[in-house]
Amino acid sequence: MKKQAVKLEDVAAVAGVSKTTVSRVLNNRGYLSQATIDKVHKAMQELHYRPNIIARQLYQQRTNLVGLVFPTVDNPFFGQLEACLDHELYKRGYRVLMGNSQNNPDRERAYLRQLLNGQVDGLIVGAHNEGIEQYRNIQLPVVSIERLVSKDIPVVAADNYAGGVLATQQLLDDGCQHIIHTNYPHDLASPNMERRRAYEELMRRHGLPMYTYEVSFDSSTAEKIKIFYRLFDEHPEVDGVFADNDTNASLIMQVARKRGRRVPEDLKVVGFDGANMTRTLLPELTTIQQPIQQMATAAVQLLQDQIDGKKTTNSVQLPVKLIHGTTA
Amino acid sequence: MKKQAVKLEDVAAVAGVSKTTVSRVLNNRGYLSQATIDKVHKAMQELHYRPNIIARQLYQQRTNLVGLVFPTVDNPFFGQLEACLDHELYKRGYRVLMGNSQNNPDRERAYLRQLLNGQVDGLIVGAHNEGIEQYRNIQLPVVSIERLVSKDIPVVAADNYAGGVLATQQLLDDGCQHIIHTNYPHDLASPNMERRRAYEELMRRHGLPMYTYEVSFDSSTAEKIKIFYRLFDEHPEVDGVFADNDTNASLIMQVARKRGRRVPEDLKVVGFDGANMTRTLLPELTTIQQPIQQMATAAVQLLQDQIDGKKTTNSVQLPVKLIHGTTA
DNA sequence: ATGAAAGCGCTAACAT
DNA sequence: ATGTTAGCGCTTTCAT
Repeated sequence: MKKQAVKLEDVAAVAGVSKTTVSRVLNNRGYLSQATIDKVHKAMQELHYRPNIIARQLYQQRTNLVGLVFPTVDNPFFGQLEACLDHELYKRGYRVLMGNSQNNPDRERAYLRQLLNGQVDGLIVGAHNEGIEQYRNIQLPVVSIERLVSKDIPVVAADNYAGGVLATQQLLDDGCQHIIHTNYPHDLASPNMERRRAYEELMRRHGLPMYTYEVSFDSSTAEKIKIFYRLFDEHPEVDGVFADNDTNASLIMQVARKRGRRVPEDLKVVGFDGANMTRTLLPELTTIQQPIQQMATAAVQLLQDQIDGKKTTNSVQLPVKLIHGTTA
Repeated sequence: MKKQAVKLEDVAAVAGVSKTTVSRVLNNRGYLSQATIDKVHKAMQELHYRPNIIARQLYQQRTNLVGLVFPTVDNPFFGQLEACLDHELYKRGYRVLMGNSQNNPDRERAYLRQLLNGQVDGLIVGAHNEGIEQYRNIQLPVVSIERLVSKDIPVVAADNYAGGVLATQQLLDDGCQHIIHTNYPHDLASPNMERRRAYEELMRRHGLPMYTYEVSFDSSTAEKIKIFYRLFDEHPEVDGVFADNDTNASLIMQVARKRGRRVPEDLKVVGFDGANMTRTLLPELTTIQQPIQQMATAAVQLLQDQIDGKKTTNSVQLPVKLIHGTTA
C-alpha cells in the first residue's frame, strides 16, 4: 500500500497555493491569475506531477471506459469490429476495456461482475452465451451487436435475412440443386438465425432439400474440419454451400479439395462477413459483406445516447452486400 | 455527479453493523461470526449491493488492469497475440485496457498519458512509433514485444534472424536467383530488421542481387498493392519473394497472378508470422511461424515479475518454425 | 482570485 | 468478534 509519489498536495506546497487552486489550474476552471497559473505549472513540471486518474474517477463517478464483451478478438469479423468500435469510442473520449469471453459463460459472468461495479460507463456486447442472468435489470447503458440479450437492450445487426436470401439466390442462380448451409446450433438467440430462415424459405419455395450443419463458433478448427468431412461423406451430391461465416467457407473449400472437388466447377461456395482481412487473404471467396464500420458507428451512437440519458431503445438494422468472387 | 445508489454504508445500516464489518464480510477477512456473515449477506442481497471497484482501486493503489499498446487488433498476428495476452493476463487476475495506436504517435502518446496516471498496473507494448518520449524514465512495469523501446525495457521477440535465414534459404533451395524482400522502412528500431539482415547476408554470400521494398505497416491496402505492382514492373526477373508478413505475401501473390505469374511455378513466395487466421484462410502459404502463444506467456511472466518487484530486465528470444505450404 | 473543508466509497490500523 | 477513525487523491461547494 505505497502512496503515490507526488500528488496534488505536493504541487500546492511547492507552488505556495492551496490544493483547490492546483485543481483549478489542472482543469482550467474558475478565476485564476496568470501569475498563479505559471507558478503552478512550474511546480508541476519540477515535480513531474501526474494527476491520479482513479481519484478523479471516484469523485466524478465515471471512468470514460467502455467494456467490449465479445467471444474473441482473434477473428476477421470481431477483430475488425472491435477495431472500429475502439476507433469510434476513442473519438468520443472513451477507452476500451477488453472482455473476450471465449464463449465461456463463466468468463462472461466474471467480466460482467466487475464491469457492472462502476468499472465502465457502458457496455457493448456481442458474445454468444445464453442465459447470462446479469443482463436482467441492468442499470448500465448497454448496446448489443448481433445478439438478442434482453428486450430492453437495443440491438445493432446487419440485415441477416436479406443476406441469407442473397447468398442462397446466388447459388440457385448458379444452378445448384443440393445446397447445404452451416450455422450455429439452433437454440442460439441470434439474429444470425435469420440467415438460416432465409435459406430454408428459399429452398422450400424451390422444392429443394435442405440440410443445415451446426457448427458452434468456439469449436476448434480440427473439430470443424471433422464436421465438414462428414458433410461431404453424408451428402456427396452437394453442389453448393452457404456458409454462415467466411472462415467456415475457407475450411469447407479446403476439405472439398481434399475430397477431389474443384471450386467453383464442382462446388459453389458463398460465405458471410466479408471482413477486410478475409478480403485480403481470400479474395476469391464470394461472400455477403456486413457493414462493419457502420455497425460500430451505430452501436457507439446508441450507447452515447443512453449515457446522455436519451431514451432510445430503438434497434438498428443495416444493409448487407453481395461481393462477387470466383467461388460462386 | 450522482452518487452511487447503494453503498457499503447502506448495507451496514440495514444489517445493523459497522462499515468495517461489511467490508470484512466482503473480503472474507478477519474474525466474523456466522450470524453476522448471514445478516450482512442478507442485507447485500436485499439492497442489490455491488461494491464500487474504483473506490477499492483508489485505496489499494492498483487497478488489476494492464494496458496493451499495439497498432491494431484487426490483423492476424496482433489479433492472435492480443487474444493470447488477454488470456494469460486473465488467468493472473488482470483485465486488459486496449490501446490501438493505429501507428499514430499522437494516439500512442494520448494512451500513455492516461495509462501512466495510475490507470493500469503495467503495460505491454508493441506499437511501432518512434521517439515516444514518455517511455523514458517510466516508473511503471513495461514489457515490449518485437520492439526496442528503451534500454531498460525487456523485449520479447521471435528469433527473427533465424526466420530470415530459413525463409531465404528455402527460396535459394528452390533455385530462385532473383529474390526480393519486403520490410518496414529501414529506420524502424524493430527486431524485425533482423529478418532483413539475414536476407541480405545470405544473398551477399551467394553473390546474388538484393532488393528490399519498404512497405510501412500502416499504409492502406491500395497503397501496398501499388508498391507491389511497381515491384513486378521494376524487376520482371523476380522469381522469389520473402515477405515480412503474411498479408503482404498474400497481396504479392494476388498482384503476381494479375501479372500472369503462376505461384509457385513462376514465382516462389515465403511469408512471415504464421498466425492461426492466416493458416485457416491461406493454408497454401509457406511461411515462418512465430510462437505467438509462447511470446504472450513470456511477456506476461516478465510483466508479473516486474510488478512483483523482481528485477528481471532480461529479454527473451523464442524460436521460429518454417511451415511448408505449396508456395515455396 | 484564492482557500478551508467536506466527501466520492472503500479499507485497515488501532482500539475495545 | 466488532466498531471508530483516518485516510487513498481528487473536486467542489461555500466562504472570504
